Amino acid sequence: MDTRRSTPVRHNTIPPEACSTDLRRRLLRESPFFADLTGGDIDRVNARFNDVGYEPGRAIIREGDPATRLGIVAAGVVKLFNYGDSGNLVLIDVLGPGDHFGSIAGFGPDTYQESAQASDLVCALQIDASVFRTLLETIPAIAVRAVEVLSNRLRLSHELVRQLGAHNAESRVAYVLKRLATRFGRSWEHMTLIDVSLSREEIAAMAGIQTETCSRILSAMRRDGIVEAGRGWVAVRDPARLE
Amino acid sequence: MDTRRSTPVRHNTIPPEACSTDLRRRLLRESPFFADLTGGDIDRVNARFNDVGYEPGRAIIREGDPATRLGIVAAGVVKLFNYGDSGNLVLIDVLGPGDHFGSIAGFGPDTYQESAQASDLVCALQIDASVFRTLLETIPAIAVRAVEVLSNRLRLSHELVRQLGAHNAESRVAYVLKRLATRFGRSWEHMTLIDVSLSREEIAAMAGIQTETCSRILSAMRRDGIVEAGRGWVAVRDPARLE
DNA sequence: CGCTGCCTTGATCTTCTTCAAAACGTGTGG
DNA sequence: CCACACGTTTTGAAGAAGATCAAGGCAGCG
Repeated sequence: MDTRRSTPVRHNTIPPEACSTDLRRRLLRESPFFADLTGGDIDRVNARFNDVGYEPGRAIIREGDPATRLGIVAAGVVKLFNYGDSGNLVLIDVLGPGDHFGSIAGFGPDTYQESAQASDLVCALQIDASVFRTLLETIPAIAVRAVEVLSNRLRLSHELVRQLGAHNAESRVAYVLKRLATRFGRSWEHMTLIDVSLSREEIAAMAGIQTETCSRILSAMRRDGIVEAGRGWVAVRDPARLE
Repeated sequence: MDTRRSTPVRHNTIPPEACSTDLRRRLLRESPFFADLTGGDIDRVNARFNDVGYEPGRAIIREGDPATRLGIVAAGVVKLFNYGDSGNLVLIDVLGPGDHFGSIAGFGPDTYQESAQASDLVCALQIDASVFRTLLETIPAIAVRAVEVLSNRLRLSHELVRQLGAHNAESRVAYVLKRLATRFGRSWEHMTLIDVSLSREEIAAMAGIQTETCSRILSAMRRDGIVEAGRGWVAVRDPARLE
């Protein structure tokens, strides 16, 4: 019964071929930041962005680099992370299409506080932070949307803080899985497959625990029929029992 | 040498008598949200706010209540908290003048995710979330400022996540103290007194640890001359050695 | 002056980390 | 296509860190 899947079933999202041409326009219009804009404004904004493709594993921004750009994920998955005092990985967040990273508007510290790495093949739209700030100031609709995006992100972050405070490795892993399933879930064989390649180490780094502990917990959940998991992937079988 | 102060030296901030009249105008102008506004706009904004005073211990918003208002701390200290699965306290943040709480703009979930309680005598300016949203949309400068405020808060929240992930009770307490000292520090007897009344339980709840563990750690820090502490208060003597 | 609640300290126990080794998947090159 | 080698995952056992239980001390207050 415990047929551990031998192959991580998960489509390595491949943006057809980067995100060039006017596909960008559509992406921008769908991005939370610019959803309210009229056609003309979209064009104005579009002109200010450039798109960059990254192969899996490539660093997009690096902790400590001067914080000069704002990026928006157009396609693929980006991991936001850094390293704790003792060199241990901390995975702060996993980003999908529409999510932003980097410096919002030239506010705050002048260097990035975290690194961003492409997990998939990623296409990211990027803009100079000061240029974005000018856009904010000249097109009010963008600023209003930015407020919405940020307050949502802040709420999620508070939720994460709350959960990390409720110490207990198992419930933290459960929370991480629930969150990932909501954000990146794809229906697959009567389960919700988390459609992102995540190692045990990375899941552990999101829950603030150790790799081995994470592995043990996932094994137990698999035994109990709550999840299905293999090398680099997890699927949620019984969301209700994730507490 | 270990003369543990018998009286928590800390001035219980008392707003002269609430925050009425046009003192409000000044407060609004100093608040991060409205710093850029012209006189006329300040008046427009001012008219939409009302001020409410709270005695120490009073609940300002309660987790689960319909999220209809945005509040800004004008004077005093507000604690943002809720309770984990097992009924344990989680102190998400401590707010001072200029900080906001509640619903930013009618976005997000329709109930508050956390409770807010007055620690001091508090004066809070409050506005209906939908009214605030209208202000955002009609006065672009507010939206731009809101973006700045939110991105700062988000950055701080990410920093907290990072710190909670870097597991080790002592360094987490150190981080909490450093953060509080920066935000609420007042120079006192060659030390930095954290000018907020915080019990051991509350400090523990910010670091995600247990009350007793927190007490032990603070005792050790006191032994090492890093901090001075008493009932309900902590002062940092040697910030450098807080790692 | 004694009550109440916060803080401290000790002892024990649970949980998670750490160290170690084996099993398994995956991609590689023959 | 198969076998090998590498990195990930799993599992075990020992150890440490922190939680929990319990009791005593101290401050503030009626």
